[in-house]
Amino acid sequence: MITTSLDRTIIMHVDVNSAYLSWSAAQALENGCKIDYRKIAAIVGGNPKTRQGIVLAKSIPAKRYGIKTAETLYSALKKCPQLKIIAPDYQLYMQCSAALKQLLARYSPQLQRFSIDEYFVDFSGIKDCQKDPVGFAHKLKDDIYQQLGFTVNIGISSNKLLAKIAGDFEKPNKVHTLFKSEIATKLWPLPVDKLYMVGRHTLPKLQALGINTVGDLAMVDKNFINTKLKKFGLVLRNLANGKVDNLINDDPDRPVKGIGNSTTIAFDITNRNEAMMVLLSLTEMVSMRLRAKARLAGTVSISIKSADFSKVLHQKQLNQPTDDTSVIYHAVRQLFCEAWQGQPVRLLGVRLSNLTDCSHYQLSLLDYQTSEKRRQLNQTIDALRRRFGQKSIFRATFSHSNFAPIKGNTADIDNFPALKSQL
DNA sequence: TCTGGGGTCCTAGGACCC
DNA sequence: TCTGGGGTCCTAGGACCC
Repeated sequence: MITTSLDRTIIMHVDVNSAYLSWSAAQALENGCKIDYRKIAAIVGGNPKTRQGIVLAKSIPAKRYGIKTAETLYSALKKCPQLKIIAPDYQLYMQCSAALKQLLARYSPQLQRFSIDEYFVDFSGIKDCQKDPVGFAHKLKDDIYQQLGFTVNIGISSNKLLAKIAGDFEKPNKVHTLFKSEIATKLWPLPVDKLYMVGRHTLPKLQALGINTVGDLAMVDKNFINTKLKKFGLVLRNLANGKVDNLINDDPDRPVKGIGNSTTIAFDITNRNEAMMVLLSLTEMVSMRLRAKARLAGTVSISIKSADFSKVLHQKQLNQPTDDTSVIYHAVRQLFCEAWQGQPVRLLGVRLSNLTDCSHYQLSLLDYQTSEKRRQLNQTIDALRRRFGQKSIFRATFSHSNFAPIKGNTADIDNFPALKSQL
């Protein structure tokens, strides 16, 4: 992000309020639904029958019942029996995210996607914004609502971290600032777990050290926190003082480090063949995503979550980076056989990392012909699936099974065009 | 806990090299 | 070998984010 020395740096963090719920609600209105799900006790959540039953997003009325993100639907329903439950629609969310990006890009080209529902935008070069950042943010916020039908919070500061914390203050549909000069009054009085990176494991550790507010953390002796929490302690202390760490990367175009998919299975898998079916369907998805990004994977890992929730990871380096489904699946099979002790399996995952660019593909002379044929086969399959849908072509082994031939979602909004119509 | 799924980064220990 | 130390790579696990 570039600014001239005359301007002050102005970063805004734009965060969609209860994103999944807002987006599903706006879509429902568009489709003629008479109820705005944002105005009743409603959540977006998975299906308990397939053991994916947790709260992904909640409306403000649902929040008043004490319903929290990531809690089970069972527990949410106990708090509010009339709760409206909406199934997630990831494709819609990708499209909404892309639509927001398009709108923001009209205001400033300097933007960075931080998650599906959050963007950082650098407005330092924009004169109107220099004069009155808060007024500018209000206009932007209202424009998003007018154009796209959902509300956002906007946090304003001179760096991303502070802008993000500001955006989190009071919701929904609000603009907040947190400039350096406001740290002592606005940030330090907050409970320490309001700070970015202080999660449920770190909170009790900090409390045990007598650190309860962000201010306590900001003032704590450097050496003391270093002894107790090592490097992470120093990072947190910096955050509490509003100093940017490399937690929020400065390069918006940074390539992804890994591509992975995992799935919780509707029942516990106890047999190797069934595990292999799931692993193959995940491998299909991750390899397709890898090829879509024109990358090769050097490392393959699998994860197994057992019925008792214990987790095992196992990984291996490939002899040669690849994007071939069959080569990846071969490694996945081997990893599973080495790692699985026969315990009932709840979740399986496949992940590719150590990614390199496709352009310096080292061709092996020995199996050039077979690998070239496989490359063409993979490309043909990808093209068919793009054109006719993911299930248009699949391996025969799935044809009489109850397992989906391809499993997992893509996390890549670039694969989804922004919605053409208004939401 | 009747506990998802996509990511990132850090740490610690072991292998191996000089 | 009852063996030192520094560097790098690999692996497993754990924390955090949304």
